[in-house]
Amino acid sequence: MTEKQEKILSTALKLFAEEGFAATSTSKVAKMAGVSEGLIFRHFKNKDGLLQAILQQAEESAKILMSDIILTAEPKELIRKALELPFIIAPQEYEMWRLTYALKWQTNQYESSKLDPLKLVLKSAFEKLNYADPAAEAELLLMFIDGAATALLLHEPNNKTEILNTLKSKYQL
Amino acid sequence: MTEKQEKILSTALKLFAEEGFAATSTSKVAKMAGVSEGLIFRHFKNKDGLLQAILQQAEESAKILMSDIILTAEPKELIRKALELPFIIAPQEYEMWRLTYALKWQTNQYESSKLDPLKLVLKSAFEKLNYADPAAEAELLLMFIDGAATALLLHEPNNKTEILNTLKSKYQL
DNA sequence: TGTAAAAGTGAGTAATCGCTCACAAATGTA
DNA sequence: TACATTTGTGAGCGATTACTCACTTTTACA
Repeated sequence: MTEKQEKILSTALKLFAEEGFAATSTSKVAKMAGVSEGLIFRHFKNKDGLLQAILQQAEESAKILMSDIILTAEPKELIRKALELPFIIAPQEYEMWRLTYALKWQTNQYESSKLDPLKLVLKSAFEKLNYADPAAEAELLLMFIDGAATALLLHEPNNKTEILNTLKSKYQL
Repeated sequence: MTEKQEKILSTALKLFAEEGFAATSTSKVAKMAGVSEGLIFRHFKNKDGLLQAILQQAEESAKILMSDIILTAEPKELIRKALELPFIIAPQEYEMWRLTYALKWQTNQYESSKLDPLKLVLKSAFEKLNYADPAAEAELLLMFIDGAATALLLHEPNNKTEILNTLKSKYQL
């Protein structure tokens, strides 16, 4: 990966996340990255290729976060790790997550199946803890994780710790 | 409001929600609405004016939903109504909500203050019920409502009722 | 009915879009 | 050094963009 190539990626991520993919022109990316516009197409073929390159990096980061949870044996610890997920996202990864969250609402961009392994492992954790409806509990927890991540990405609340503790208490954690 | 004016609004809402605001051209809206492109600008001044007209309708719908909750005196009933909110959205309003949710991620579009009255009234309800941290509880519930609405708008799950019941049980409802 | 205002049209505008391509500079390898 | 490959440039392409405007049609009302 060239230095200019990385600059294109980071600049595009920033602009796509802040202003939207469709609203960001390749010429703007090039100008802001200090690079000729042609270079974008040399390296990434077209504008969508540029987006895919960014999303591929994002997916790798997501996989790392997910695998740590999935490999947890103890059910209570697994649930705790899952609901802490939105709270441990590093600020330097905010742009990446804002972009992926924004793209969810674009047609054909959202794949709910990506969360299936997490959903499965959560369900089994709730089963082990004898919850009445493990499937619904898993779905519910995923909904909350999504809502919490949204809130943290859009307007970091001042009482993060209290919110997390309140949530934990609902699962006796 | 003219018939063609309404047709422009409904068509634009559909396209903006499905493909995004920036990705939808005014010519496409006009073509699909069976209207000359110039008429859009006659009625709504510019593309952003068209969006604002749509969002104004959306805000009125939102206010109706909110006011019913806010005017509820009994704290338990208020909380119940709040967490049922995402589950009672009518399918014909999905497009409208998808658009507003998608626009949250665009710069300068999101105003968290819109939820402040709801947050306030929820906090006071949790206070009356002697919850340990009413402010955190209110924030938490709003996060869930957001997550649930997102899930329902993106991929209607098959076990809606079970999820809602599971959630209600966490608040002894 | 006469007429002014409002609604509606569609060709036309400059600007910008994503993208190509001929070419130059830098780099790796022998 | 010689040369092939990769990296990088920027002018330029046709298509599309948001928007204007001179014009016609419809509507409202005295």
